[in-house]
Amino acid sequence: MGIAERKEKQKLEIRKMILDASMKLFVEEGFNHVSIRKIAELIEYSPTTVYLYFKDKDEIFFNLHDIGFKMLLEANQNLGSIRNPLIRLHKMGENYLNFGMKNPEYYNLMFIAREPMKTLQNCDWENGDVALGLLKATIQECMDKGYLAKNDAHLVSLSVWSHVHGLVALAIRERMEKFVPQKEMLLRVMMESLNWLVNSIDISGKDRPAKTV
Amino acid sequence: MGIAERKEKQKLEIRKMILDASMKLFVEEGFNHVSIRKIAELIEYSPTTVYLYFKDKDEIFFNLHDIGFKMLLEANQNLGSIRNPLIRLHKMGENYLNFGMKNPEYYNLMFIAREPMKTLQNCDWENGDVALGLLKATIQECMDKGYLAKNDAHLVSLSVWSHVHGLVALAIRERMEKFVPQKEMLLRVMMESLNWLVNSIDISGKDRPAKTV
DNA sequence: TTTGGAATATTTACAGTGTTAACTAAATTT
DNA sequence: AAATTTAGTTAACACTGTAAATATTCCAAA
Repeated sequence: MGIAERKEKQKLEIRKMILDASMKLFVEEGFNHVSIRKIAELIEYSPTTVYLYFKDKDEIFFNLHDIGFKMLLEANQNLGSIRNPLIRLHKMGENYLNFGMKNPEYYNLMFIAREPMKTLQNCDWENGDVALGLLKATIQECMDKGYLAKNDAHLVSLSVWSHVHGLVALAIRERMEKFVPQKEMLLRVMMESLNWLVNSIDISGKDRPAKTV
Repeated sequence: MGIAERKEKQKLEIRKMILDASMKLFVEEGFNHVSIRKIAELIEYSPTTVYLYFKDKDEIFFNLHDIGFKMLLEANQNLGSIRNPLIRLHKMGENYLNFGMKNPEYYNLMFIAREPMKTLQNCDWENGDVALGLLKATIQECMDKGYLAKNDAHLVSLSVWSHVHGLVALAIRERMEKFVPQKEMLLRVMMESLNWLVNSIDISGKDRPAKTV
């Protein structure tokens, strides 16, 4: 069945063309300026052809958001060598902040925009799970080894995630300008905030564990 | 010049009509479904009349976002009686989480959407400042009275804010569904996360202060 | 009271959006 | 060679924000 295979390949190729074009538009011009017509122009097809490969615009965004997650996971490849789980947690946070500030449009799609979630509905958010699973495992390890006060790892993961997400979300939506007027300082301040959090929850250097909540 | 006064009043009245109509639309149908034409229809004027009272759509959103801040400040009226600054901080966080979950569309406008910030540009974000000033003052008081480790109050404010913002932002953009499947549990889990944070940073019950960062 | 000009509002229009239905041309199967 | 499936296009619908030109209303001075 060489011919059916080739067709399949061609189909995937056009799908990829569409995603590449969308990505180019949305990284260069931002989320709001990506339109089906512009995508079509870039790939030199008619606008309606796009609908032969994707159900609607949201489905395109969903696929891009997925690519974003792969990028984030890749950025976390530098964690394997870190033995101390608290330092690893810290580094994970740094990776997260770096990723968000370097790829605000991807970050938007992954964690802020409503659009990709419509396509997702009750299905998987698979890559989201992987990323957050990694966080949870690290935090569990921190608790097991006495770096963090024993607590519900689920809750603490959510908390740490919320913290770094809050930093990135406020920063890229320009809500920190009053707090941090100079843009070139932003990332540094965010790193300091992460630092503050990790130091606040670290109980390894203290005489007695923090009271359990 | 009673007549000029009356004119001024009429002008403000129509402005208010526009804002009321926008608010109605955007609370009932959500941010994305507010259009100039629908606003115009509601107030029974032609679409372009709106532009005589507001520069553009963003300016309308800016005004609504401002109303949101007033609501949030009002929700914080219950803080005055709380003497203990750490408990006050905790309550502020609870108010914040409650506000966000009860008024997701306002919250969006105040802290997530890009639109109102365009109108703002380098100007004030006055009400934003007031709200955050309140947070900073409380945190400073916590440090002065030994509830929190002495540190840059600015940084800690930003951190606490980021934490609660992260919770609300993830929740209303449906990124917590994997972590907290049941919607009716959401607010409770968020409250627990806040609780975890406050307990983690509280040093008042410990023998020695946490190491300074 | 009439007239002129300012303020207010509307009509029309432009350039764009996502998406659907109807149609055509090419490729594949029968 | 004829029939059928597939791939792609054109035209159209129902929207969007907004600007320019036009019409209407209102008020003050002549």
